[in-house]
Amino acid sequence: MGDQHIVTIKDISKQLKLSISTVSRALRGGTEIRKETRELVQQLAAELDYRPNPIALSLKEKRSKVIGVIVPEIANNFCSSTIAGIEEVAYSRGYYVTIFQSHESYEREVINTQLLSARRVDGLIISVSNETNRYQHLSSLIEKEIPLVMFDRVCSEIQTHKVVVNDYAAAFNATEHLVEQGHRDIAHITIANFLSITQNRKRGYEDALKKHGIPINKSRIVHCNFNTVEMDRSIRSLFESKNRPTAIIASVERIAIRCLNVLMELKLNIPEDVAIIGFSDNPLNNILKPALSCIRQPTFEIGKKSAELLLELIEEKTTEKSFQTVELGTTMDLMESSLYKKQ
Amino acid sequence: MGDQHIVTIKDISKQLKLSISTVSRALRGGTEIRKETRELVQQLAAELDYRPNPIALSLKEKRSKVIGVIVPEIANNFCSSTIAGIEEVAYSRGYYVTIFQSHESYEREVINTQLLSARRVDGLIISVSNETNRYQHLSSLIEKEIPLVMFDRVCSEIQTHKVVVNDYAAAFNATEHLVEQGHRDIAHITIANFLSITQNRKRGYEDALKKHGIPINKSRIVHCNFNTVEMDRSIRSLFESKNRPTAIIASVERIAIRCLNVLMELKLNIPEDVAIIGFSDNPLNNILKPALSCIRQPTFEIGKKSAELLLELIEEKTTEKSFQTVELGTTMDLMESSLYKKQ
DNA sequence: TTGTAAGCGTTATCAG
DNA sequence: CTGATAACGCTTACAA
Repeated sequence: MGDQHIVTIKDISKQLKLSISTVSRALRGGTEIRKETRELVQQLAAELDYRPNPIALSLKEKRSKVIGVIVPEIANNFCSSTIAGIEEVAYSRGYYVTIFQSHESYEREVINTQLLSARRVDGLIISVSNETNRYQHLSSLIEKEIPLVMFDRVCSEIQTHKVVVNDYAAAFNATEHLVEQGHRDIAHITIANFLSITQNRKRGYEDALKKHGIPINKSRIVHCNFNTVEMDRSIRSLFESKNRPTAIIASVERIAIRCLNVLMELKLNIPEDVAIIGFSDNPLNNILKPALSCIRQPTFEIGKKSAELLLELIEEKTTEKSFQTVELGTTMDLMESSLYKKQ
Repeated sequence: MGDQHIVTIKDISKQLKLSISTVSRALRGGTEIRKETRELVQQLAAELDYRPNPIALSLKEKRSKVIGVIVPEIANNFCSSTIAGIEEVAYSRGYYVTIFQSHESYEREVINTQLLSARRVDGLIISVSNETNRYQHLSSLIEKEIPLVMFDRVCSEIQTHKVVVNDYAAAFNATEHLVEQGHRDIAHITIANFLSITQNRKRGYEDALKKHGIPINKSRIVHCNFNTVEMDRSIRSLFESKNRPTAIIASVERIAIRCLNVLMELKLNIPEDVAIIGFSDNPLNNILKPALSCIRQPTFEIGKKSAELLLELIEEKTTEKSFQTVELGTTMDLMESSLYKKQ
């Protein structure tokens, strides 16, 4: 009752006047122990609520049962949902998850990888900061034989498992869907062009138009920055004239919401005048009205898949390494009311 | 170069033909070592990129430098922002954060606490599941001398530091603000009455009205469930008649957003016809228009404060325990356009 | 079937 | 100033 002291194998061995190793075997070992002894030990262990000290085990077995996760920001729907997926898999396999944030700083990311390897994590799952363009901190982990899985923000410089979203297909499908609804003049409002997600989504948009023989109108592709006021201005200028698009593919959540608002200010009806499909990580956007059709990133799945691949690397030391890049598909939450059929 | 092997003190001692203990002292110890020896050791250590093995340290010092966090769901703005705050403080003080989710299950929460104590975490920060109404799993941690801090969802049964939000004051201030804008008929739309946040917020709302001599009209206090359709119906019935409130205090984010939408459907202008202030954890709600004035939970601060209190418990074994309950204030993101002044 | 001893990496105590 | 040695909790040859 209220032991103050955490029970160890030693305590058990003393009480039972057995050697430490016998107790250990009784608890863990296979056959080489008398049944009665085993039962005796196990009973007392249960009584005393004995739990093996994982730290001692780690020291001995040179593994920690901890996997590290480095993300830019935890407080971000995409990241936190991904972590939920990681946690799910890790938990079910007896691993623990330790979180680090890079705060979009390369430097901090490097420090984090060092801390992690010092901590002897069994593996690392990372989505790199947007500053990161060198990867020596990651290759040095691999040299130390710490397995690595990259997700979302990946790079070609590192050979390892990668989990990404098929942004191209997402934009392609969304665009095609609008085309099938009868839309011919679809705008694509997006962010800085140098980002790979921007490029992939744009290609998807363009290829869908091409497939359906719709010419690409460069003036319908708008790149904005993240400042709300300027974003609004860009969107507004596209929709002020009579000759305006009838639909939008919004490349990021914030743009999608600004579109909703600007269009309402312009007294345009959604979706009768303009239909919108936007990439969005925010579950709440489903309950917006005028309705926003959302392209959902499979965040939870990304986490799960990343964790599964990592545990494979950690536990199956067997196969010669053949790394894969898994592309996960998005889903569309189509709000009927946001996708008015043209004609 | 690509060492394959993680350097230990032993490696250094061999290379330098010194004893292990000398090396240890050189690295850590104070004066009792020759300057040259120390420098020699430290130089080689740096060269080899030696990092003390934290697992060995933990085993020796019976502490892990890990703090556990149990939350209902990571993928939830409130929780993830809080964790960000915890991580911030922990990181700066050399601690690591390991995350567990209870998924709102009492059983899983209990298992998590057991795992944590088996893991020898140095402390725990927890927001209990909504199923939890017994607290033996927490008191048993305290018995094992694992310090504990509770946040947001706390209980009176456990004696420890607690960090909560002053929901009462938040609702009071928001309501008073509306009154000062000239509103006399303010609705309070909220959720199930048995929840403590519901009660606190309602009291705040009511007391603000009382203070200003406005009678409380029970029919203006609406409890809804979480089903969107029913929520809409409740809201709608409140605003359909001519004799409708001129303002709303929305007790949770989802309600606030549904209010926006229902009011728009009813062709009511926001804020000219109805002003809205809603509790909201979602930063994106700031960019909604019609504008939503938001009551922001100090999530990041909650995390930071919790971590600070926990580290105090962990590190300052000095003072006789005197536990405090810290009440943090909310902030209001007042959107001018959502708070039309009456008359 | 059981016990002894070494080892995982580190620090602390105690001799030299 | 430096080097053995024990100890942290546990597993696992190897001996008995």
